[in-house]
Amino acid sequence: MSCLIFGLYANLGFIFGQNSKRIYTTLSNAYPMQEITGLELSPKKVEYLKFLFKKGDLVRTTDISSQLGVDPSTSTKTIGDLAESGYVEHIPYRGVRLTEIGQQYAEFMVNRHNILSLMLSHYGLSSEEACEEASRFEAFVSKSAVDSICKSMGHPTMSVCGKIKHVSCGIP
Amino acid sequence: MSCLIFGLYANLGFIFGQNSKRIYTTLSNAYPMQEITGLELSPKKVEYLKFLFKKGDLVRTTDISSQLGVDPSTSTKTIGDLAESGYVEHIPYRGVRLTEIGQQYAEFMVNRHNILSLMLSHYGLSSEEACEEASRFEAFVSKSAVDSICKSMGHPTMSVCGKIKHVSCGIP
DNA sequence: CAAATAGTTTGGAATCTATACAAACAATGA
DNA sequence: TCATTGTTTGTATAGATTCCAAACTATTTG
Repeated sequence: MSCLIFGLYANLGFIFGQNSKRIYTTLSNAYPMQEITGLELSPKKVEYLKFLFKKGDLVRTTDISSQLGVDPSTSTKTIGDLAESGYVEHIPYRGVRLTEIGQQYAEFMVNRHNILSLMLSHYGLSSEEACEEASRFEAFVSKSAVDSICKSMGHPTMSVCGKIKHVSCGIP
Repeated sequence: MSCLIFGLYANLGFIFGQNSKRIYTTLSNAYPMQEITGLELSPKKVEYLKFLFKKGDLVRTTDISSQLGVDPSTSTKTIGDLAESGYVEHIPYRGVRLTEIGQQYAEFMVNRHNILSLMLSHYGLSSEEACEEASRFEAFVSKSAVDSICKSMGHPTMSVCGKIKHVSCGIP
């Protein structure tokens, strides 16, 4: 049921600001993914996280800015926000990488995108349309809804725009 | 194909601001609904339009503010925006009503909501969950996607949160 | 009919998000 | 080491949404 990634979630109460209420003090306990609504980040920030996830390891702010079509100063600022929220670590003049939490969160972002795209493709949208459409609204679709959809589709492992992982289900 | 309401669309190029390119000069010609992307309004403004549509005729700004949980001054301001964009007519100290275009647009907003809710309910979400979820992201789902989904579902006339109309299909 | 009351709008201000430009700064390679 | 390239900081703008307090209008009541 609570299926997509996020087997563990920790130590980030303070990070999600107004969106979360509790503070967790350990990093290794398995918390139910209820702790994440999936609505913590703005569409733009979701884009950043998905890009970082796909790019992997240390990513230059300039790569981000050119990819997302914004000024380098803009990406630096936004990365600053994400760092403040604990999703990324920023080494000035060197690059950005996802924190452990950021990695998990980003994986959910990517899975959500893929699941929603796959869903839309079942309604006659082309892969490109489905992907584009999902990108527009995915930031506003809750984790719980995504879980329902995923389950209902039989936990697919492939979407029109990439693989889907089901970490806590044991399905790669 | 191009199915939900909006058999005609007119005279509002200037109104949709940066989102539309052309200006139409007649009000009674039938334009394909391509003219509307469905992405013209923010989620909040979509809420306003849906509420006005359901309430019908002249609605007091205070009704809106209490319904949407904002200060009366806020609803007055937002209604001002919608009036400027041509969706509503505001008679100060009296009330607000949808313009002809606003009426058509609002009907699309309601249909979109209902179609998306129905879709979600097919994935195991309860009526309430589906409705709530749809409300969160519907403003970012394009008319063309909604049309595909609607068609793919066989142009249903009933959703989990209300009737669905298919004006240009001749289905009530 | 005029005044009190209830309802509505305006003006001002704050916040949040996203953005770019220019200037300062850091890293790297010649 | 210094010039070039890449990155960050500081400043500023814009749009969306919000509320508060003050001004205003309409309606009810005496």
